[in-house]
Amino acid sequence: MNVFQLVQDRFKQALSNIEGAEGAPAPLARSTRPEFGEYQFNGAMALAKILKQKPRDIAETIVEQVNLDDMADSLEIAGPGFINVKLRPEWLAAQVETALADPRLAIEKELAKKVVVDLSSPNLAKEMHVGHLRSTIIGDAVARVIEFLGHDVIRQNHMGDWGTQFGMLIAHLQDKLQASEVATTALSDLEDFYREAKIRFDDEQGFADRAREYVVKLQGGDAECKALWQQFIEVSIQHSEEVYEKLNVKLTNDDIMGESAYNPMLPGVVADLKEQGIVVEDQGAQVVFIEELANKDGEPSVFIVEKSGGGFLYSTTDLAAMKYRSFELDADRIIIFTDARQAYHFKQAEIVGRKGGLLREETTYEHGPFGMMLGKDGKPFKTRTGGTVKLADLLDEAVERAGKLLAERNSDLSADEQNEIARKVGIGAIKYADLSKNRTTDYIFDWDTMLSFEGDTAPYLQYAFARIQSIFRKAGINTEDFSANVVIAEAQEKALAMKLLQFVEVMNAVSQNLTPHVLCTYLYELASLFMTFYEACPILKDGVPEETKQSRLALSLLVSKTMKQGLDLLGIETMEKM
RNA sequence: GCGCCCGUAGCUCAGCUGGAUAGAGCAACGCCCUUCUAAGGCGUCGGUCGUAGGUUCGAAUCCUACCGGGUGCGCCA
Repeated sequence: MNVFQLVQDRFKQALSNIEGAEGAPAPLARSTRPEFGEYQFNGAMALAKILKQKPRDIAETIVEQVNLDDMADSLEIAGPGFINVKLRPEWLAAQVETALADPRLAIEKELAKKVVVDLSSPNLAKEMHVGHLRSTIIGDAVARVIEFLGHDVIRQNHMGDWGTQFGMLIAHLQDKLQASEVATTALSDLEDFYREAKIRFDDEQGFADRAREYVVKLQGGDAECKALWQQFIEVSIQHSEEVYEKLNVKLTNDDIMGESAYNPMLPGVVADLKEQGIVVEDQGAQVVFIEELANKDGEPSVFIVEKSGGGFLYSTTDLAAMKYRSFELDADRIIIFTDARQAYHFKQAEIVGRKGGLLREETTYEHGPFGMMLGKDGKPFKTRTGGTVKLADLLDEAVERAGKLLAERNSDLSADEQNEIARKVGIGAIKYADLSKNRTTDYIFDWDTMLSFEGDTAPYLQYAFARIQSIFRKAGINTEDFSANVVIAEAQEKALAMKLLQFVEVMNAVSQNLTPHVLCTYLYELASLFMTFYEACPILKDGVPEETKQSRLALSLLVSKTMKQGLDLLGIETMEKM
């Protein structure tokens, strides 16, 4: 049940019955204040000009025509011609009952589309660092939401497992192995390993040449190089998987489709473009001139697809990935989460891909950009010594900090339980802090804010959830199959019910606009409304009539289920006690 | 130089396709625990929505210019 959609459809229907207003836009909005009801229709003012009537007169005509008798009280016209819709408490109560009885919370599945989500995509030459956090968790959350809405989501971890730096790395690895070290030991710290290799590359005579030679051999399919590369990749992937595990992100080996996988397709992609006649040779390289992105002087944008020496670039790989996803995976949507700096590149890629026939017309190509993670000082987030922060270390620190904060509070929970809670709170905090900000610009990473346990944070949401669970324990109800007659009498109950029914609207927004922060805001508002309700409307206290108690338990249960579902879609875990 | 993103309360951020007195959280201050987890609730304080024009019945939102910050612009990814 999508209330917004339902009300809007009724207004559309009404407009179609009004002479001259057929097909006019039906701007419905959520009301900003309770006295204006739950929704407001703002179409009358715009129609005034077209129909040459006073907006309030038009509003009256619309009110006469619109049929909302089953769900709303009489409509009010206010101000210049706003039409306020006040939903009837009994109708809301019935919707709450319906949602509570449905495992999907009365959210219908949409017509299934194939949606490719490109997320995380770490560079395997190094260990995952903070720069990979946003793509990983934003992508994971969006993928989960789209999946929940009924779509067929294909996750693609476009790992950077190919490129010139691997020559240097496998050369170094070969030496290590010959010194009878085991690969996993040698690669236990990828950052150190990379640094060592880089130093040799820069300083050691002959090493750089050997590294370059290895790149050529590797790309040429040399078995020995390939075997070394394979070992390196496997260990590095293992590191990534540990991070995904800690992060509670739904990414597995099956989702990996690294750059190397596209290697065999690259010549074909360039050939495709040549066939379409959009590639030209310029300064020895194969390039596409993009007139659509020309500057003021008419100079077209340049997109190189093959180097002058004959090698391919990341642009070529991205085009190959595009073709594979659109044609092989049959994607209706391709969604790519990378940092904002690559926005121009993907814009170029889409134009080239469409002209070059690498993207089916029906396939959308969407880039979900985001900014960098900055420290409290507004500069790129680094360790105290100025190094890159490893993601694994960051996550460990989050859990550790959460544990300390939890230990400061007296608790009757066992050590094991406390550790488990610290893990969920720490990881949840770090994810929520990031997910709750949409900015395509950079964002400030601040331990104190995200772990403060107060305000708009994961711990607050987890606390709200745990608090509701304790009510159910106390009431001794079975949350699996509880149902009750819902009666909405108080303002706090109505506000809460309305918020509950807007869950689907929020998920649609997340799916369409790739904005998980909308879901975060929603869950925070839901939790806040619950707390307000909880203070104002007693549930288990003495003197509460049985019907009221049952009704409020039902309301609380739907809040609990909605929060659990919402947090799960964000990849944030909940707990029964806190 | 050109392109893209951004500029909202002291700080961190919302504000959907233009709509009624611009919202949260933190910080500050004041209340509320013999009563369902006070990791909570209620309230107060706090904003020329970068600046100047324009479009509109109506602009934080759309258009133009400028100022300020970030980022990208041919063989790295």
